[in-house]
Amino acid sequence: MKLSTKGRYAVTAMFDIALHHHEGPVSLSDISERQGISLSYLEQLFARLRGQGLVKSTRGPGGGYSLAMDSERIAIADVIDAVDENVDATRCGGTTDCQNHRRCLTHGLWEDLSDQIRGYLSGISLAQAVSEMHVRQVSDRQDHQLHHVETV
Amino acid sequence: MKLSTKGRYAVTAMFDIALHHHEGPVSLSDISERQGISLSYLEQLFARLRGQGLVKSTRGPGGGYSLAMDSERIAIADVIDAVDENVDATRCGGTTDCQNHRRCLTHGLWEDLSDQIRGYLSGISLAQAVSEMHVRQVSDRQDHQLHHVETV
DNA sequence: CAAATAACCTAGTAAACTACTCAGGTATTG
DNA sequence: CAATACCTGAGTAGTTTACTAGGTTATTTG
Repeated sequence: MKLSTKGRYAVTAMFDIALHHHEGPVSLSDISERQGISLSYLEQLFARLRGQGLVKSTRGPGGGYSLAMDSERIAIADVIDAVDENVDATRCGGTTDCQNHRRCLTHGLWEDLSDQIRGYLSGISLAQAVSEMHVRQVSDRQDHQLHHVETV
Repeated sequence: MKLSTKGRYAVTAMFDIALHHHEGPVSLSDISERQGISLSYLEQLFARLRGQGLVKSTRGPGGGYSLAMDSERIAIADVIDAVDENVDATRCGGTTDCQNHRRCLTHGLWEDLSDQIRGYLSGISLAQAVSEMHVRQVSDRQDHQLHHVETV
């Protein structure tokens, strides 16, 4: 599991689709405008997201991308894994005979770490993340209103 | 929090020191040979680790690096943070007015995520990781012996 | 004291990755 | 048929990664 900005772009885009899902397919140009990500970069990311079966596409006018399954069934980990090719952080190519004819030092440690983080991100669905954001937005708005009242 | 191979190199090196701590300071050339990491790259990494006060150096023959504090008090997160400059994954420079005059979509989500992972890695000390590895090695050896008996 | 050791420092570099532009396709709708 | 929007590939500036090369400085040992 690799954590970088690239994965964040993908999550942001999937987030955007989840938010506008009810209006039908979401075009990449809409996402590009709303999220400030270049269209071509989005196209690259969505080629992978589609390849992993996370989104499905509809061509032609009014077309765009929609979630391939319910947003409850898409985990943040799936999205990140789809766009970030795994870096082989172990550098052993899957073998256990990687360093001086023995398991390299951090092989197990790093695997455990990766597993743990993937586990955490697998437990969070797009749906959960979206609803969490709504809660945050409401409390932000309330904070803002409160502040407004105080200053008046 | 960024997760990449660079942080893994740093953790591996710190691991090596923790394992050879009792023999006095550990030289970078020893780590280089044992872990298969280039000497100069280690020098770059240790400049940062020293700057963060995680290791202390002794010059001259028989010198090297030793842990600046007890291995129980050094968290994996500290090591990774020392070498991986934070990527500002939010791309907002700390402001909350990052995208179209509102908090960008995944700002909060990504912060939560980062916090959670940092929290996990802060809870694992070098000492814990080392002892975990020892357990793993013993069970590996037992597996190997068992296999040997079976095949004989 | 001299030589060996090892930290410390600076510069450069091939390869990979990031985020992007450009320039075309192809499928679908009105 | 024309507009839309997916799809594909090439190219690219900037950054990061992991490394090589070539020093200097501090310390120990013969």
